[in-house]
Amino acid sequence: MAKSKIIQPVKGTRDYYPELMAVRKWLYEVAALVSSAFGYQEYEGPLIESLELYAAKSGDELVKEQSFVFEDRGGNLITLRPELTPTLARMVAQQQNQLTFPLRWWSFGPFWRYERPQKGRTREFFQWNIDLIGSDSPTADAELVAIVASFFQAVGLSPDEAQILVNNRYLMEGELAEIGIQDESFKDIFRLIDRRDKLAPLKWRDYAKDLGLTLQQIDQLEELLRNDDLWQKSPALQGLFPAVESLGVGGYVRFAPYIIRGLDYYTGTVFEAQAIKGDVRRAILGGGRYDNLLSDVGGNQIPAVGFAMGDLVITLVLEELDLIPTDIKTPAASILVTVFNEDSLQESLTLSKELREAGLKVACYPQADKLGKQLKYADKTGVKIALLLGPDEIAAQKVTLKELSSGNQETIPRAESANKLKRMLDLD
RNA sequence: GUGGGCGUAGCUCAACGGGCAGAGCGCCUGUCUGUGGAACAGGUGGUUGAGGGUUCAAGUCCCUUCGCCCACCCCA
Repeated sequence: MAKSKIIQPVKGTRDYYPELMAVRKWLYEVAALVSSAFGYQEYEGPLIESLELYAAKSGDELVKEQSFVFEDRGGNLITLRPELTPTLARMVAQQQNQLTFPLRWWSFGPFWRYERPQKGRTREFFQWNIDLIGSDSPTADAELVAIVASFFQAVGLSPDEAQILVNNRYLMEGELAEIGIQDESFKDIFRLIDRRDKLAPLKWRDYAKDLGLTLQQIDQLEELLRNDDLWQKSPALQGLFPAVESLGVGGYVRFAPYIIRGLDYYTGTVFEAQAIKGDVRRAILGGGRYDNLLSDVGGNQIPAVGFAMGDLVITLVLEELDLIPTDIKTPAASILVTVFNEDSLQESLTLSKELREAGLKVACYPQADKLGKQLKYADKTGVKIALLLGPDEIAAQKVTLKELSSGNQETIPRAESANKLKRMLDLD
């Protein structure tokens, strides 16, 4: 180990060995399935963007400190994308007169954030993004919430294992105004609300005092955050909850006045999904309405709603609940053609080719090792059927099929082997 | 950015208050020259993350450094 000079991977990255790649691919496939079931189209943007795109809205200190930024040869500041929404806003704004709204788009790709790695957080990660652009209806919000719920159903998360918590920023702004908080303080107070779960109650009150709230206001604020019926004062939420019920996923969804989300660009309804079983405390995903972002990047004002789900936290949650299927591992070839000796090597290659042409997944052992070693290899790599092609078989235009699981084998005419193999594999 | 834990064979980990670096699994070979899983026998395998220091003697103690993990901070 010490003598070898293996270059270390970049901090915070992960190597996707086949086992891990299988999980990522599975998440992608479930996301794709759910997205397309709701009529969404897949798209992708560049992995690098100019820094300005994010400086516009995401909160600039964070962008500068937590993004990978580098200078290109022309002196421009380039950013490895830390999120997709600004890219989406740009792409839509660029073609706003040609696109037919509402748009339903989804994407699944890599993102980078320069953070200190820890459990459930790496510097390079994958994220599912899905957005509905061009509708300001609460029904659109409900649709995104229902998509989250459908995803949970698809991966086997029940309503008592994961919940979608919904709130509305306009509602909260109105309530804050009623207890005498000024508009310019909303941002600070939202941050305060966002930290309610993260600080001890007394510390939280201290923090509130530091922001200039009176004791009475703090009490009123705490009262607000406990009020489960508050949503009835929000037209957007009054529209959302019945729609969610009609979409059949009401069990997953709950009003939560303390859900605010950190992003500056959210406007009305916001939501977040959390695991309620197990030890994972971090949000699984977050989303909401961002009606001003398209105009912020220079387009028309187009209402939009969407969410993003990283691959890390959801994987932790699913692992903890033992919900990751075991049969997703990328299968090795289902068939291995063995090589009897140097003289028969070419014949084995030709047989592999014939079977591939018939649509089978076939690997050919690359050299004439001892047959036992080749079968051992077949066994360890998950091959289902090994093919033996020795002098006897070649002379008789036959081939021996050995099923690894049972050890049974039979010798049949080579011309019939492809069909026979297909039948054997279909039975699995 | 702050605090804590940990780096020993390909993998998982041992090795008392310093005293010849070990085990299991894996891998290779043989028992078994046309047949995998099992068993048995043998074998390969390490500058103990790196660099320096203390000591007759360092995996062990001290300093530096890199990396991983956990928590804090932050979270688009």
